[in-house]
Amino acid sequence: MAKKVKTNKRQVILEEAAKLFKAKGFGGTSMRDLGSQVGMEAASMYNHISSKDDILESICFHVSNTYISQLNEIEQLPVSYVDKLKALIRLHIRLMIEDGAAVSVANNDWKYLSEVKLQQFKEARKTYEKGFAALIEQGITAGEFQPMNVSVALFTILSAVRWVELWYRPGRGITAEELEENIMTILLNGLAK
Amino acid sequence: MAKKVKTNKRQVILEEAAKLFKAKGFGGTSMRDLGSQVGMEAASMYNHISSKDDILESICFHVSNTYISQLNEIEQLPVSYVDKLKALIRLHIRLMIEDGAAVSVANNDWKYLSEVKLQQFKEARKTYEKGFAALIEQGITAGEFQPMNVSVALFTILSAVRWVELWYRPGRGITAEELEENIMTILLNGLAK
DNA sequence: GCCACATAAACAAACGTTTGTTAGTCATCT
DNA sequence: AGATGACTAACAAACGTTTGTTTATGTGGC
Repeated sequence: MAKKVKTNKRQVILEEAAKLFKAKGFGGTSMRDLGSQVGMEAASMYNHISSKDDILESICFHVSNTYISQLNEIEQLPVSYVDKLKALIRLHIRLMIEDGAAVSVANNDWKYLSEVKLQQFKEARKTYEKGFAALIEQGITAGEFQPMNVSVALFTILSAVRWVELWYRPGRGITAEELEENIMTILLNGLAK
Repeated sequence: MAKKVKTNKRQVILEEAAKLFKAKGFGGTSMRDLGSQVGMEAASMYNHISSKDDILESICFHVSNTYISQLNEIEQLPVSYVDKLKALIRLHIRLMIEDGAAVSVANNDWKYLSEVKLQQFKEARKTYEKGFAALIEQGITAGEFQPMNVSVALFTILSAVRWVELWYRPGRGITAEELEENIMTILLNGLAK
Protein backbone atom coordinates (compact mmCIF):
# COMPACT_ATOMS: atom_id res chain seq x y z
CA MET A 1 0.00 0.00 0.00
CA ALA A 2 1.42 3.38 -1.01
CA LYS A 3 2.05 6.10 1.51
CA LYS A 4 -0.27 9.05 1.75
CA VAL A 5 1.70 11.89 0.17
CA LYS A 6 -1.11 14.34 0.66
CA THR A 7 0.23 17.70 1.70
CA ASN A 8 -2.45 18.52 4.15
CA LYS A 9 -3.93 21.71 2.77
CA ARG A 10 -5.92 22.20 5.93
CA GLN A 11 -2.70 22.35 7.90
CA VAL A 12 -1.27 24.93 5.51
CA ILE A 13 -4.38 27.05 5.89
CA LEU A 14 -4.19 26.84 9.69
CA GLU A 15 -0.53 27.83 9.71
CA GLU A 16 -0.94 30.78 7.39
CA ALA A 17 -4.03 31.85 9.29
CA ALA A 18 -2.09 31.84 12.55
CA LYS A 19 0.53 34.12 11.02
CA LEU A 20 -2.05 36.52 9.65
CA PHE A 21 -4.16 36.54 12.81
CA LYS A 22 -1.06 37.31 14.81
CA ALA A 23 -0.09 40.16 12.50
CA LYS A 24 -3.50 41.71 11.88
CA GLY A 25 -5.88 40.14 14.36
CA PHE A 26 -8.79 37.80 13.72
CA GLY A 27 -11.17 40.55 12.68
CA GLY A 28 -8.52 42.30 10.65
CA THR A 29 -7.86 39.25 8.51
CA SER A 30 -10.28 38.55 5.68
CA MET A 31 -10.77 35.19 4.05
CA ARG A 32 -9.53 36.75 0.82
CA ASP A 33 -6.34 37.88 2.55
CA LEU A 34 -5.87 34.38 3.82
CA GLY A 35 -6.65 32.81 0.48
CA SER A 36 -4.02 34.81 -1.34
CA GLN A 37 -1.49 33.90 1.35
CA VAL A 38 -2.29 30.21 0.99
CA GLY A 39 -2.38 30.41 -2.78
CA MET A 40 -5.99 29.78 -3.58
CA GLU A 41 -9.27 31.61 -3.78
CA ALA A 42 -11.18 32.26 -0.58
CA ALA A 43 -14.00 30.06 -1.78
CA SER A 44 -11.65 27.13 -2.37
CA MET A 45 -10.64 27.00 1.24
CA TYR A 46 -14.12 25.92 2.15
CA ASN A 47 -13.24 22.52 0.73
CA HIS A 48 -10.84 22.14 3.68
CA ILE A 49 -12.36 24.15 6.48
CA SER A 50 -15.94 24.71 7.44
CA SER A 51 -15.78 28.34 8.49
CA LYS A 52 -13.51 31.12 9.64
CA ASP A 53 -14.47 30.29 13.20
CA ASP A 54 -13.41 26.71 12.56
CA ILE A 55 -9.90 27.97 11.86
CA LEU A 56 -9.74 29.99 15.04
CA GLU A 57 -11.02 27.08 17.09
CA SER A 58 -8.48 24.64 15.69
CA ILE A 59 -5.61 26.99 16.46
CA CYS A 60 -6.75 27.88 19.97
CA PHE A 61 -7.52 24.35 21.11
CA HIS A 62 -4.39 22.92 19.58
CA VAL A 63 -2.43 25.29 21.80
CA SER A 64 -4.46 24.77 24.96
CA ASN A 65 -4.29 21.00 24.56
CA THR A 66 -0.54 21.14 24.21
CA TYR A 67 -0.16 23.20 27.37
CA ILE A 68 -2.41 20.98 29.42
CA SER A 69 -0.85 17.68 28.38
CA GLN A 70 2.64 19.03 28.98
CA LEU A 71 1.66 20.32 32.39
CA ASN A 72 0.42 16.85 33.29
CA GLU A 73 3.79 15.38 32.35
CA ILE A 74 5.74 17.92 34.34
CA GLU A 75 3.56 17.45 37.39
CA GLN A 76 4.65 13.84 37.60
CA LEU A 77 8.39 14.38 37.31
CA PRO A 78 10.28 13.27 40.44
CA VAL A 79 12.06 16.61 40.93
CA SER A 80 11.92 19.63 43.24
CA TYR A 81 9.26 22.31 42.84
CA VAL A 82 11.90 24.74 41.72
CA ASP A 83 12.79 22.39 38.91
CA LYS A 84 9.17 21.81 38.01
CA LEU A 85 8.64 25.54 37.81
CA LYS A 86 11.73 25.89 35.68
CA ALA A 87 10.47 23.20 33.35
CA LEU A 88 7.16 25.00 33.01
CA ILE A 89 8.79 28.32 32.24
CA ARG A 90 10.99 26.59 29.72
CA LEU A 91 7.93 25.01 28.16
CA HIS A 92 6.29 28.37 27.68
CA ILE A 93 9.35 29.90 26.11
CA ARG A 94 9.90 26.92 23.84
CA LEU A 95 6.34 26.87 22.56
CA MET A 96 6.51 30.61 22.01
CA ILE A 97 9.63 30.20 19.92
CA GLU A 98 8.60 27.08 18.02
CA ASP A 99 4.95 27.87 17.41
CA GLY A 100 4.82 31.57 18.12
CA ALA A 101 2.02 32.45 15.75
CA ALA A 102 -0.40 29.88 17.13
CA VAL A 103 0.44 30.72 20.73
CA SER A 104 -0.04 34.38 19.95
CA VAL A 105 -3.49 33.72 18.54
CA ALA A 106 -4.45 31.61 21.55
CA ASN A 107 -3.25 34.45 23.77
CA ASN A 108 -4.89 37.34 21.99
CA ASP A 109 -7.71 36.22 19.72
CA TRP A 110 -9.40 33.57 21.83
CA LYS A 111 -12.04 36.12 22.77
CA TYR A 112 -13.49 35.94 19.25
CA LEU A 113 -14.37 32.29 19.65
CA SER A 114 -18.06 31.53 19.26
CA GLU A 115 -20.15 31.38 22.42
CA VAL A 116 -19.86 27.64 23.00
CA LYS A 117 -16.19 27.26 22.16
CA LEU A 118 -15.38 30.37 24.12
CA GLN A 119 -16.73 28.74 27.24
CA GLN A 120 -14.78 25.56 26.58
CA PHE A 121 -11.59 27.49 26.03
CA LYS A 122 -11.97 29.51 29.20
CA GLU A 123 -12.51 26.30 31.09
CA ALA A 124 -9.38 24.73 29.62
CA ARG A 125 -7.40 27.79 30.57
CA LYS A 126 -8.76 27.72 34.08
CA THR A 127 -7.78 24.07 34.38
CA TYR A 128 -4.26 24.91 33.33
CA GLU A 129 -4.00 27.86 35.68
CA LYS A 130 -5.30 25.79 38.58
CA GLY A 131 -2.62 23.16 37.98
CA PHE A 132 0.07 25.78 37.67
CA ALA A 133 -1.10 27.54 40.82
CA ALA A 134 -1.19 24.28 42.77
CA LEU A 135 2.43 23.74 41.87
CA ILE A 136 3.40 27.15 43.22
CA GLU A 137 1.38 26.61 46.34
CA GLN A 138 3.05 23.28 47.04
CA GLY A 139 6.41 24.88 46.42
CA ILE A 140 5.66 27.50 49.05
CA THR A 141 4.46 24.87 51.51
CA ALA A 142 7.61 22.86 50.90
CA GLY A 143 9.61 25.97 51.74
CA GLU A 144 11.15 26.25 48.29
CA PHE A 145 9.44 29.51 47.40
CA GLN A 146 8.87 32.70 49.34
CA PRO A 147 5.41 32.98 50.90
CA MET A 148 3.28 35.16 48.62
CA ASN A 149 -0.05 35.60 46.92
CA VAL A 150 -0.24 32.62 44.57
CA SER A 151 -2.41 34.33 41.95
CA VAL A 152 -0.01 37.22 41.72
CA ALA A 153 2.91 34.87 41.28
CA LEU A 154 1.07 32.79 38.71
CA PHE A 155 0.05 35.65 36.48
CA THR A 156 3.34 37.41 36.81
CA ILE A 157 5.08 34.33 35.49
CA LEU A 158 2.58 33.72 32.72
CA SER A 159 2.85 37.31 31.54
CA ALA A 160 6.57 37.67 31.98
CA VAL A 161 6.94 35.02 29.35
CA ARG A 162 4.54 36.50 26.84
CA TRP A 163 6.70 39.24 25.42
CA VAL A 164 8.94 36.62 23.84
CA GLU A 165 6.37 36.27 21.09
CA LEU A 166 6.74 39.92 20.22
CA TRP A 167 10.46 40.20 20.60
CA TYR A 168 12.29 37.00 19.84
CA ARG A 169 13.76 36.54 16.40
CA PRO A 170 16.52 34.03 15.60
CA GLY A 171 18.95 36.81 14.68
CA ARG A 172 18.68 38.85 17.85
CA GLY A 173 22.09 38.00 19.20
CA ILE A 174 20.64 35.83 21.92
CA THR A 175 19.94 32.12 21.80
CA ALA A 176 16.83 30.45 23.09
CA GLU A 177 18.86 28.94 25.91
CA GLU A 178 20.29 32.27 27.01
CA LEU A 179 16.84 33.74 26.88
CA GLU A 180 15.44 31.01 29.10
CA GLU A 181 18.33 31.40 31.51
CA ASN A 182 17.87 35.17 31.79
CA ILE A 183 14.12 35.08 32.31
CA MET A 184 14.32 32.30 34.86
CA THR A 185 16.98 34.17 36.79
CA ILE A 186 14.81 37.25 37.02
CA LEU A 187 11.73 35.31 38.08
CA LEU A 188 13.50 33.09 40.59
CA ASN A 189 16.19 35.37 41.98
CA GLY A 190 15.00 38.87 41.09
CA LEU A 191 16.67 41.86 39.56
CA ALA A 192 18.14 43.32 42.72
CA LYS A 193 21.61 42.41 43.89
CA MET B 1 -22.88 84.72 34.30
CA ALA B 2 -24.04 81.12 34.31
CA LYS B 3 -21.63 78.23 34.47
CA LYS B 4 -20.80 76.13 31.42
CA VAL B 5 -22.61 72.86 32.03
CA LYS B 6 -21.34 71.21 28.86
CA THR B 7 -20.52 67.54 29.40
CA ASN B 8 -17.82 66.89 26.89
CA LYS B 9 -19.44 64.38 24.59
CA ARG B 10 -16.17 63.66 22.84
CA GLN B 11 -14.70 62.50 26.13
CA VAL B 12 -17.68 60.25 26.74
CA ILE B 13 -17.27 58.71 23.30
CA LEU B 14 -13.57 58.10 23.89
CA GLU B 15 -14.19 56.46 27.24
CA GLU B 16 -16.94 54.18 26.00
CA ALA B 17 -14.86 53.34 22.94
CA ALA B 18 -11.94 52.32 25.13
CA LYS B 19 -14.19 49.97 27.08
CA LEU B 20 -15.63 48.41 23.93
CA PHE B 21 -12.28 48.15 22.16
CA LYS B 22 -10.87 46.42 25.18
CA ALA B 23 -13.75 43.97 25.31
CA LYS B 24 -14.23 43.26 21.62
CA GLY B 25 -11.23 44.68 19.84
CA PHE B 26 -11.05 47.63 17.45
CA GLY B 27 -12.22 45.62 14.47
CA GLY B 28 -14.88 43.88 16.51
CA THR B 29 -16.47 47.14 17.61
CA SER B 30 -18.80 48.83 15.14
CA MET B 31 -19.71 52.48 15.21
CA ARG B 32 -23.30 51.39 15.79
CA ASP B 33 -22.22 49.37 18.82
CA LEU B 34 -20.41 52.39 20.13
CA GLY B 35 -23.29 54.72 19.36
CA SER B 36 -25.78 52.66 21.32
CA GLN B 37 -23.34 52.53 24.23
CA VAL B 38 -22.93 56.29 24.20
CA GLY B 39 -26.62 56.89 23.70
CA MET B 40 -26.79 58.36 20.22
CA GLU B 41 -26.85 57.24 16.61
CA ALA B 42 -23.58 56.32 14.97
CA ALA B 43 -23.94 59.22 12.59
CA SER B 44 -24.35 61.72 15.39
CA MET B 45 -20.96 60.91 16.79
CA TYR B 46 -19.38 62.38 13.73
CA ASN B 47 -20.24 65.78 15.15
CA HIS B 48 -17.68 65.09 17.86
CA ILE B 49 -15.10 62.87 16.22
CA SER B 50 -13.80 62.82 12.71
CA SER B 51 -13.47 59.06 12.19
CA LYS B 52 -13.18 55.73 13.90
CA ASP B 53 -9.43 56.00 13.47
CA ASP B 54 -9.54 59.37 15.19
CA ILE B 55 -10.91 57.64 18.28
CA LEU B 56 -8.18 55.02 18.28
CA GLU B 57 -5.49 57.64 17.83
CA SER B 58 -6.76 59.78 20.68
CA ILE B 59 -6.79 56.84 23.05
CA CYS B 60 -3.38 55.49 22.07
CA PHE B 61 -1.53 58.78 22.16
CA HIS B 62 -3.16 59.88 25.37
CA VAL B 63 -1.68 56.78 26.97
CA SER B 64 1.75 57.02 25.38
CA ASN B 65 2.03 60.70 26.28
CA THR B 66 1.19 59.92 29.88
CA TYR B 67 3.84 57.23 30.10
CA ILE B 68 6.54 59.36 28.54
CA SER B 69 5.93 62.44 30.63
CA GLN B 70 5.83 60.39 33.82
CA LEU B 71 9.04 58.63 32.89
CA ASN B 72 10.71 62.02 32.47
CA GLU B 73 9.65 63.03 35.96
CA ILE B 74 10.86 59.81 37.53
CA GLU B 75 14.20 60.05 35.76
CA GLN B 76 14.92 63.28 37.58
CA LEU B 77 14.06 62.15 41.09
CA PRO B 78 17.07 62.21 43.45
CA VAL B 79 16.73 58.58 44.52
CA SER B 80 18.43 55.23 43.97
CA TYR B 81 17.91 53.22 40.82
CA VAL B 82 16.04 50.62 42.79
CA ASP B 83 13.61 53.28 43.91
CA LYS B 84 13.29 54.68 40.41
CA LEU B 85 12.47 51.24 39.10
CA LYS B 86 9.95 50.78 41.88
CA ALA B 87 8.34 54.08 40.98
CA LEU B 88 8.09 53.01 37.36
CA ILE B 89 6.53 49.68 38.20
CA ARG B 90 4.11 51.44 40.49
CA LEU B 91 3.26 53.85 37.68
CA HIS B 92 2.40 51.00 35.35
CA ILE B 93 0.19 49.28 37.87
CA ARG B 94 -1.55 52.51 38.83
CA LEU B 95 -2.33 53.47 35.25
CA MET B 96 -3.58 49.97 34.60
CA ILE B 97 -5.93 50.20 37.55
CA GLU B 98 -7.09 53.78 37.02
CA ASP B 99 -7.36 53.83 33.24
CA GLY B 100 -7.32 50.15 32.40
CA ALA B 101 -9.46 50.31 29.29
CA ALA B 102 -7.32 52.95 27.59
CA VAL B 103 -4.07 51.24 28.53
CA SER B 104 -5.44 47.98 27.25
CA VAL B 105 -6.27 49.55 23.89
CA ALA B 106 -2.82 51.12 23.66
CA ASN B 107 -1.33 47.72 24.43
CA ASN B 108 -3.40 45.62 22.07
CA ASP B 109 -5.04 47.70 19.36
CA TRP B 110 -2.28 50.12 18.45
CA LYS B 111 -1.52 47.97 15.42
CA TYR B 112 -4.72 49.13 13.77
CA LEU B 113 -3.55 52.74 13.71
CA SER B 114 -3.32 54.25 10.25
CA GLU B 115 0.06 54.13 8.50
CA VAL B 116 1.28 57.55 9.62
CA LYS B 117 0.06 57.39 13.19
CA LEU B 118 1.29 53.84 13.51
CA GLN B 119 4.82 55.02 12.81
CA GLN B 120 4.50 57.84 15.32
CA PHE B 121 3.21 55.49 17.96
CA LYS B 122 5.97 52.96 17.45
CA GLU B 123 8.48 55.76 17.76
CA ALA B 124 6.94 56.97 20.99
CA ARG B 125 7.05 53.47 22.37
CA LYS B 126 10.65 53.06 21.37
CA THR B 127 11.47 56.33 23.10
CA TYR B 128 9.86 55.09 26.27
CA GLU B 129 11.59 51.73 26.12
CA LYS B 130 14.96 53.38 25.54
CA GLY B 131 14.52 55.55 28.61
CA PHE B 132 13.39 52.60 30.68
CA ALA B 133 16.31 50.47 29.46
CA ALA B 134 18.80 53.23 30.21
CA LEU B 135 17.57 53.30 33.77
CA ILE B 136 18.13 49.56 34.15
CA GLU B 137 21.53 49.81 32.56
CA GLN B 138 22.60 52.57 34.92
CA GLY B 139 21.29 50.54 37.83
CA ILE B 140 23.48 47.63 36.79
CA THR B 141 26.50 49.88 36.37
CA ALA B 142 25.88 51.36 39.80
CA GLY B 143 25.87 47.84 41.20
CA GLU B 144 22.26 48.00 42.35
CA PHE B 145 21.03 45.34 39.93
CA GLN B 146 22.40 41.99 38.91
CA PRO B 147 24.30 42.01 35.62
CA MET B 148 21.96 40.78 32.91
CA ASN B 149 20.67 41.30 29.42
CA VAL B 150 18.93 44.68 29.61
CA SER B 151 16.34 43.96 26.93
CA VAL B 152 15.31 40.78 28.66
CA ALA B 153 14.92 42.61 31.95
CA LEU B 154 13.02 45.46 30.33
CA PHE B 155 10.45 43.34 28.55
CA THR B 156 10.05 40.97 31.45
CA ILE B 157 9.10 43.90 33.65
CA LEU B 158 6.82 45.50 31.08
CA SER B 159 4.99 42.22 30.52
CA ALA B 160 4.88 41.14 34.12
CA VAL B 161 2.74 44.15 34.77
CA ARG B 162 0.34 43.68 31.90
CA TRP B 163 -1.80 40.93 33.32
CA VAL B 164 -3.15 43.35 35.89
CA GLU B 165 -5.44 44.71 33.21
CA LEU B 166 -6.99 41.30 32.74
CA TRP B 167 -7.15 40.29 36.33
CA TYR B 168 -7.54 43.19 38.71
CA ARG B 169 -11.01 44.06 39.91
CA PRO B 170 -11.71 46.12 43.03
CA GLY B 171 -13.41 43.18 44.76
CA ARG B 172 -10.63 40.62 44.37
CA GLY B 173 -9.60 40.56 47.97
CA ILE B 174 -6.38 42.36 47.29
CA THR B 175 -5.75 46.09 47.36
CA ALA B 176 -3.79 48.01 44.77
CA GLU B 177 -1.02 48.52 47.31
CA GLU B 178 -0.72 44.83 48.13
CA LEU B 179 -0.68 44.07 44.44
CA GLU B 180 2.16 46.52 43.84
CA GLU B 181 4.07 45.13 46.80
CA ASN B 182 3.73 41.54 45.62
CA ILE B 183 4.73 42.19 42.04
CA MET B 184 7.69 44.32 43.02
CA THR B 185 8.89 41.66 45.41
CA ILE B 186 8.85 39.02 42.68
CA LEU B 187 10.61 41.24 40.17
CA LEU B 188 13.22 42.55 42.56
CA ASN B 189 13.85 39.59 44.86
CA GLY B 190 12.49 36.63 42.92
CA LEU B 191 10.26 33.75 43.83
CA ALA B 192 12.89 31.43 45.24
CA LYS B 193 13.78 31.42 48.89
C1' DG C 1 -17.84 7.86 -14.21
C1' DC C 2 -16.58 9.52 -10.18
C1' DC C 3 -14.17 11.86 -6.61
C1' DA C 4 -11.36 15.61 -4.85
C1' DC C 5 -10.41 19.99 -5.44
C1' DA C 6 -10.28 24.45 -7.69
C1' DT C 7 -12.80 28.40 -9.63
C1' DA C 8 -15.95 32.58 -10.77
C1' DA C 9 -20.00 34.61 -9.62
C1' DA C 10 -23.23 35.83 -6.65
C1' DC C 11 -25.38 36.40 -2.00
C1' DA C 12 -27.11 38.89 2.12
C1' DA C 13 -25.34 41.22 5.87
C1' DA C 14 -22.57 44.49 8.04
C1' DC C 15 -19.26 47.96 7.75
C1' DG C 16 -17.63 53.24 8.14
C1' DT C 17 -19.11 57.31 6.46
C1' DT C 18 -21.86 61.14 3.94
C1' DT C 19 -25.91 63.51 3.10
C1' DG C 20 -29.89 66.36 3.91
C1' DT C 21 -32.65 67.90 7.36
C1' DT C 22 -34.48 69.45 11.79
C1' DA C 23 -34.70 71.30 16.39
C1' DG C 24 -32.67 74.02 19.86
C1' DT C 25 -29.49 77.66 21.72
C1' DC C 26 -27.30 81.93 21.85
C1' DA C 27 -25.48 86.57 20.74
C1' DT C 28 -26.49 90.57 18.11
C1' DC C 29 -29.16 94.15 15.97
C1' DT C 30 -33.32 96.86 15.71
C1' DA D 1 -39.03 92.57 23.27
C1' DG D 2 -38.70 90.48 19.11
C1' DA D 3 -36.50 89.22 14.79
C1' DT D 4 -32.18 87.45 12.50
C1' DG D 5 -28.65 84.43 11.54
C1' DA D 6 -24.84 81.52 12.93
C1' DC D 7 -23.72 77.43 15.48
C1' DT D 8 -24.36 72.85 17.72
C1' DA D 9 -26.03 68.47 17.88
C1' DA D 10 -29.17 65.11 16.88
C1' DC D 11 -31.52 62.10 13.35
C1' DA D 12 -32.99 58.81 9.37
C1' DA D 13 -31.66 57.27 5.08
C1' DA D 14 -28.61 56.03 1.88
C1' DC D 15 -23.82 55.26 -0.19
C1' DG D 16 -20.23 52.30 -1.83
C1' DT D 17 -17.30 48.60 0.09
C1' DT D 18 -16.05 44.66 2.19
C1' DT D 19 -17.29 40.82 4.76
C1' DG D 20 -18.04 35.43 5.25
C1' DT D 21 -20.21 32.10 2.74
C1' DT D 22 -22.93 29.43 -0.98
C1' DT D 23 -23.89 27.84 -5.48
C1' DA D 24 -22.99 26.20 -9.86
C1' DT D 25 -19.55 24.78 -12.90
C1' DG D 26 -15.21 22.97 -14.48
C1' DT D 27 -11.10 19.95 -14.46
C1' DG D 28 -7.64 16.40 -13.72
C1' DG D 29 -6.49 11.74 -11.84
C1' DC D 30 -8.04 7.06 -10.80
